Amino acid sequence: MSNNECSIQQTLDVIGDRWMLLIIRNLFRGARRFGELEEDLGIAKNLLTARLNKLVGAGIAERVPYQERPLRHEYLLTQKGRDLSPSLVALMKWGDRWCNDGSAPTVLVHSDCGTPLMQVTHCPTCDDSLDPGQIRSRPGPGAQEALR
Amino acid sequence: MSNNECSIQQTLDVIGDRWMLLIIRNLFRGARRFGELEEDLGIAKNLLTARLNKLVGAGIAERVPYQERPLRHEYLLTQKGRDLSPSLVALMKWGDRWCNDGSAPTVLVHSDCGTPLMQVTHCPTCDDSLDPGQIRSRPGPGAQEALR
DNA sequence: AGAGTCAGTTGCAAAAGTAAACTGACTCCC
DNA sequence: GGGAGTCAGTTTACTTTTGCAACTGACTCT
Repeated sequence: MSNNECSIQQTLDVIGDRWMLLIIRNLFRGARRFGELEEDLGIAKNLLTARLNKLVGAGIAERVPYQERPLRHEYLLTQKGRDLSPSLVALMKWGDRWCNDGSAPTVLVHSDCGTPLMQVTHCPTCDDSLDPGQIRSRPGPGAQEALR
Repeated sequence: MSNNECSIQQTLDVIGDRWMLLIIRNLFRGARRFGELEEDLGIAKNLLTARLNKLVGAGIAERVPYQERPLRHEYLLTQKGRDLSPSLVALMKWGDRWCNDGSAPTVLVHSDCGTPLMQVTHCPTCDDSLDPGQIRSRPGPGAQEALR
C-alpha cells in the first residue's frame, strides 16, 4: 500500500541490510581497502565482496585502482555515498542517547571549530526546529506526476 | 576495532534489519494494529510477531490493550521510538534525492504551516549548517571518562 | 625457492525469511 | 444456536541468505 509511495522503502532496498551502513561508516572514516574493511568490521570476505559490488553497482562507492601488478583497488564514496552522512549521523545520535545513556562514545564535531554538532529538522518558513509531533507526511511532486 | 566505540553499531543491532525501520515508519504514520502493519508492509505474520516483540523488548514500542474480550493490543511508539524520527527523515531524504530524481513521493511538512522541511547538521558555535566534509569524529565523553 | 600478502572465490552448514495452513477467542447475523 | 467472519497470532514445510573455513591466483620480498 504505502510501500512505493515512500523513499524509505527504496533507500532500505539499497542500504538496509546489516552490513551496508557499517561499511559506509568505515568508508567515511577513511577506510579504503578490502582488507582494512574486513578486519575492522569482522565481516566474512564473501559478504564483503558482495556488499562492495552492490555499493559500486548502486553508485554509492567507486572502485579505483591504486596499483597495477597485482591490480588492486580501493573503494571511495561518491557524492551519492557522502550524502548518506546525515542518515549515519542521525542513527549515531540515536544510539548515543538510547544505547549509551546519552554519553557519546564517538562525537561528531565541526572540523573548523571543534564544536559538537546538532542535527535538526528545520522549517524554513517558521525558521524553527521541530520535534516529531510537528511533522506530517503528504504525497509529494513525484506522486502527483504519476496521477496525471 | 572501531566497533564498540560507535553508536551506529549498537543502533543497527536494534533496528538494522530489513523490516524494523519500515515497521517503525508505519507506526509513525499512525498504523497501530497487527493486521494493519501486516497488510501495509506485506510482511509474513511470524516475522511481524517477532519484530514487534523485539520492538517492545527494546522499548521502542509499547503494547497497549485497546479491547478486552478478545484481548487485543495496539502498538504505540515510545519516546525512544519517536526519537528515531530524524533517522527516518534522513533516509527518506536520501531516497528522494538518489532513488527518485529529487522528486519526493512523500514529502514531510510542518504540521503548523505546511512548509516542506529541511534537515540540517548544525554547528551551534558557528550557527551554520555543515556538509559532510566539515564533519570529524572524535572520542566523546563516554570514551573520555574511561581515560581519566 | 619458499614464505607472505592481498583480494578475492568456492563449498557447505546454520540461520533467517516466506507462504500457507491451522488455532483460539471472540462477534455478528439469520 | 449454528455458520461465517475477524483478528492476532503459531506451526510447518520450504527457500534464500549468512557465516565460516579452506582454497586460489597474482604478485612481492628475502
